[in-house]
Amino acid sequence: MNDVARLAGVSIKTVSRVVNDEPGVHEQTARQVLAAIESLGFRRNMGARNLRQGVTTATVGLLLEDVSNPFYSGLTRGVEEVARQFGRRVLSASSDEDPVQARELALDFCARRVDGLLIVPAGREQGYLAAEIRAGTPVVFIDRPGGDVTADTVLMDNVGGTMMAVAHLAEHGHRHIGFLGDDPEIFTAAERLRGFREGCARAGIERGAEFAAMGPHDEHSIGTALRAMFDRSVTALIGGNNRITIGLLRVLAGMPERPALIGFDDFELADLLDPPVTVIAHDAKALGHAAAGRLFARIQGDDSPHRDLVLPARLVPRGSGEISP
Amino acid sequence: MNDVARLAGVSIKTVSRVVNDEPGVHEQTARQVLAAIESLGFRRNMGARNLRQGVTTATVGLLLEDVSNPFYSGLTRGVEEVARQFGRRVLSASSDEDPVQARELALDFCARRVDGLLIVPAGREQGYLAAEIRAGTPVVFIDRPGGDVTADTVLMDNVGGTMMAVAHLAEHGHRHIGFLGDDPEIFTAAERLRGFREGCARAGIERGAEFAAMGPHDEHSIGTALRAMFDRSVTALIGGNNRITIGLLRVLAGMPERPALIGFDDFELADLLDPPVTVIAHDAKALGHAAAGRLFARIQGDDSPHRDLVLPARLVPRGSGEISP
DNA sequence: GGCTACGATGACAACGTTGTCAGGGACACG
DNA sequence: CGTGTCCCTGACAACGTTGTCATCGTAGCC
Repeated sequence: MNDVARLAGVSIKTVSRVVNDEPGVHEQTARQVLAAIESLGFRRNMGARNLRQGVTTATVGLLLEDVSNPFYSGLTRGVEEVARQFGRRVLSASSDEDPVQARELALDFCARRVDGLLIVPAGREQGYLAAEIRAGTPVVFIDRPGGDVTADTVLMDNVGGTMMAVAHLAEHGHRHIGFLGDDPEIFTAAERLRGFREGCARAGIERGAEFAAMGPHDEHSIGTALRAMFDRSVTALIGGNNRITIGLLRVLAGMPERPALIGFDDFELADLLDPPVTVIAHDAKALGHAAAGRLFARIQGDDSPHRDLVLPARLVPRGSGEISP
Repeated sequence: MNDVARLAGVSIKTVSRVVNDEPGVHEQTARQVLAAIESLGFRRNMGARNLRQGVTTATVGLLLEDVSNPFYSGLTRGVEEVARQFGRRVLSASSDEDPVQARELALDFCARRVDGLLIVPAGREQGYLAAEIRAGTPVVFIDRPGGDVTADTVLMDNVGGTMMAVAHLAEHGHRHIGFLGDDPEIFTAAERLRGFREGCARAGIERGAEFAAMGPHDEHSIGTALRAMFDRSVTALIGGNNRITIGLLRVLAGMPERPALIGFDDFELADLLDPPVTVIAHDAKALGHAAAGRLFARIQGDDSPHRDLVLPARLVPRGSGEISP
């Protein structure tokens, strides 16, 4: 800015005025300044500006499990869209479900003075965020609650969705149902398991006829779980998330059994498989929209009590869930 | 920092020393400072630090077309991994293939003083970047060259990949092949079209027996194109990218014809469809790794001449491409 | 002519941090 | 006791901006 001022023969403050479109600059002067800016390729240093103005970095932090998972990349897209409307950029990072990394990344975001934080919590304890929240950084938890920290939360109806899946299978005559879920340390996995049990209870399925194999899962563990389930005459399966459902499909392709199947999380091409895969769907992008909406409301000063939003899940029957035993 | 200093009864500089693990602070003093930091929840302001030190924001900008496209989210993941190794965060944004937005976002990244820029160019002209590059911001173009701006570029072998696809189909007896590509304004689409034509020429397919329908495409335009192609006895198709291939599959599901099919870009579940989809595969994450690797080399001072890297594509035969006419 | 009003511009401080350098106390040595 | 050395600490400036306030010149008015 100094250089620009010197070249244009004005003071640095006048350059600042031009850059900020402030009124009260002679048109001729402004032209000179603009010419100098152009020829020097000057670009205002946002860091310094933020420092001086003291408020916003026009950035929000998004911490999730893995960007390359379609569920999270859809979510990211949703967040990005809202952020752009509010003139913010999105700083994103993947925690890989590791609480230590998550903590480190979140604190790094805070040190960069993001305007707000969107977090898919990894692990049960988010205590380190309490100080940040007290300090005024708005936080919204996505997909899972913050555990020991209270803040706005946007969830999906994990329990209801899984219950729907069980009810649907029961309606089609299944009395022996298997559930393959993720590590129950993960909130959504635990909730879906709860929904599974509750659903079985409501459908009058005996305690001995519901089978749950919780993860983490790879194709090998899925294969093992499946064989055990088939041995106990399971005729229908529920995949606890998109990764597991796809793993299931891959393993099933190499086995003779053709059980009914419902997956939690919709995924691309589910409708083109044979049979098309019935899923419990929810909208990742909408989740991003909702969470970012909440965050920007907070950023703009909304200080109403914390709100928990639960987005509905819906059953999309496509064929695989309508197979009778 | 002031508050911490006051509470600990030391000067602000000593706090700075403690925060930066500088040597020469009495252990007792350091403990007091740490206690004060803890009790006040102090977190160093990175913006101010960067301003003072004048160098790095520990951030790189990643500008792509759409994060929610699996190709780009895989790429993002690759970039993120390398960035983390180098202690950087990733600021990402989607341009939606709109040159105006791309320009705006890229300049915004520059104003934030990112350490480097990874760009999937939208549109043919990247001239606005020239000034930034001169000013010392390293730029790496991904997936498409920068057009009027020269900088490191990491591409995939679009021409070679498409030629491979054509050759593969020709080997299986096809003499009438259709290519559904994206808008030829997009570099990759134009290159793949070129590969298609070149491949046909080499396979001895007559000029009148190759059909190209360039996009942008939706299911409707794909349907129209397909009917026209079938009318001219096309027996094999190439999908120009993951979106188009999936659109093709969806449209074909509602038609009686079962042509051979090869898709450019691998996609999840391609192996589980019926028939499994043969694709030209390349590794989006590897693309991200390579590009980020280049960028960090530049950031760390590598000033060798610009390099163009072309990552290989490979044909993954799965069934759909091995159907004979 | 002397006054105010106003438009254009600049000097200076401040944002939160760190690099430089100087100060002060303790200790050893001559 | 004076001097030099080492360790610890603090005062101050600077990074690139912008907000506040002062200054200057000119025009308009009585």
